[in-house]
Amino acid sequence: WGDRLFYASDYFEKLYECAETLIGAGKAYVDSQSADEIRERRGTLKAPGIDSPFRSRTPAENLDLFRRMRAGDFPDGAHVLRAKIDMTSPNINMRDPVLYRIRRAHHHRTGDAWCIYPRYDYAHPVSDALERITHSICTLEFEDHRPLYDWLIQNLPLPGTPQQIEFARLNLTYTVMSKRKLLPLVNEKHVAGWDDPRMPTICGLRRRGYTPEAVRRFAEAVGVAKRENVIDVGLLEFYVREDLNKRAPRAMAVLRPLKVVIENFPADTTEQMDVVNNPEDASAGTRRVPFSKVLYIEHDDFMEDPPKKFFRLAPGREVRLRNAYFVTCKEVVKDSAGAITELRCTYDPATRGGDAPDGRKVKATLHWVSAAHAIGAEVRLYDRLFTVENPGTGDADFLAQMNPHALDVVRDCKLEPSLAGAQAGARYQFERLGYFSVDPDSKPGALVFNRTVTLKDTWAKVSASP
RNA sequence: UGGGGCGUGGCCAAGCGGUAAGGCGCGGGACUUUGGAUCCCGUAUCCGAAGGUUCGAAUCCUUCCGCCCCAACCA
Repeated sequence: WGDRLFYASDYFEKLYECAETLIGAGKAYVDSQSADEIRERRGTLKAPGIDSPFRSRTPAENLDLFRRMRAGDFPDGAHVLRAKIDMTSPNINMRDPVLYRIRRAHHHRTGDAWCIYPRYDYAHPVSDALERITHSICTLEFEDHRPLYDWLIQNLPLPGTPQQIEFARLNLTYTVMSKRKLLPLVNEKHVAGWDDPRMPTICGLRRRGYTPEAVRRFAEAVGVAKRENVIDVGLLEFYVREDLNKRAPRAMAVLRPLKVVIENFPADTTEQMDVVNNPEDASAGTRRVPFSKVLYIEHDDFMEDPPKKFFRLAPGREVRLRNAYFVTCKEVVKDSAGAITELRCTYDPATRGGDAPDGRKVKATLHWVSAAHAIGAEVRLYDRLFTVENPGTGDADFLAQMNPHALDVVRDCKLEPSLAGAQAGARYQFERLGYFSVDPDSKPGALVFNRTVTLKDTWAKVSASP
């Protein structure tokens, strides 16, 4: 906070001094047992621990040993500094917890200045006190550590008396939030970095276009409590949409182009249509969009034989081209294979801007792009990475953990690796990288599935041919 | 089964002795130049369960049930 970053390593010297203070007061001692021996004598969840044979060393002896630990007189693991509390405590964290260990590791900020390093449980309360923190917020799994936190605060001459307060961490459905688990993705180059748009990190969200305001609103809505929770990722998406809807400028785009020729529109003319940039925000202004005889509309916006609830373009039907004119489909042109290649339509000049003077209505409004003015672009669609852990033993359990939402979002997507051979406990990564093109001259994309991939389709397919 | 926590609608979450806020989701309707958005209306006779105290309990007491965390020289 403030104007700088804070590091526990800023307090290494102070932390060391406090350790000597504890030793002097007979509240810490150097233990020379091996890690295995320490573990064995710590006892179990139900059985109390046993005192270390080195527990009764004198303060003078401990001080000498500890100073030599710092001086580098001993190899890694030879000794450890422990708080002298109570080996029979029902709280295992109070059974003489280790405070310092010898470890010749290069530190990213202090280099090789130290060969002994404090443990989290020791550095935490002391650092908080030194920074005059009043309330130290952490997650639920540290509740058991609070007695140790308080013990250190009480037994050390520190400038503050911070208080640790725990609350539940934020979990999102179908999303791995643990940085420890995300780390391999970065290290093994499965993603470009922590800020890869597919990462559930703040910097990753930022690259996906999530705004700070949206994330904050989401956090406020979620609240702070001690109850374990799994927030529906849909809630996050709601706040992102809510925010973006107010500020995002609109644009028309066509992913899978279908050529439309306006028969009664002059071939040598281009009209400039005035278009509002954001209907939710008048201050966003307007822009000019070229309209001409040959256009492209979304392939899915036309159906030769439309079902009952399909209101978009169909033979003989009139529809509105957004911000332009009403058009009516007069003819469907197909290639030798029977695939629709072009639509011949007529427009009503009186409906310029999108309203009919005679008051007639249309049931649909379509996006469109002037073929001669279309800008080619490659759109890379990302979706969050997610893994399935402990799928359980049955299909239902496995499916329940999947993100049907995520799979529904992207159509015509490449899904890999396949679910074949999915096993309990294993982790699977689904990459949905669809490459779509709005360039009329290129193919509509390198797509594996030319249809909506649904969860059930996928699973059924895998089950049928593992 | 030692210790520490938590149990309010599908997901979150207020409430902490006076008779169940709110958001997401979902259902229905209105409106609409994105089948978007927006706007209305609806969605827990009940607060893990069972007893008890009380005029009155989700809120207090008792017992029980369920879930999470802890035995790194990790954080």
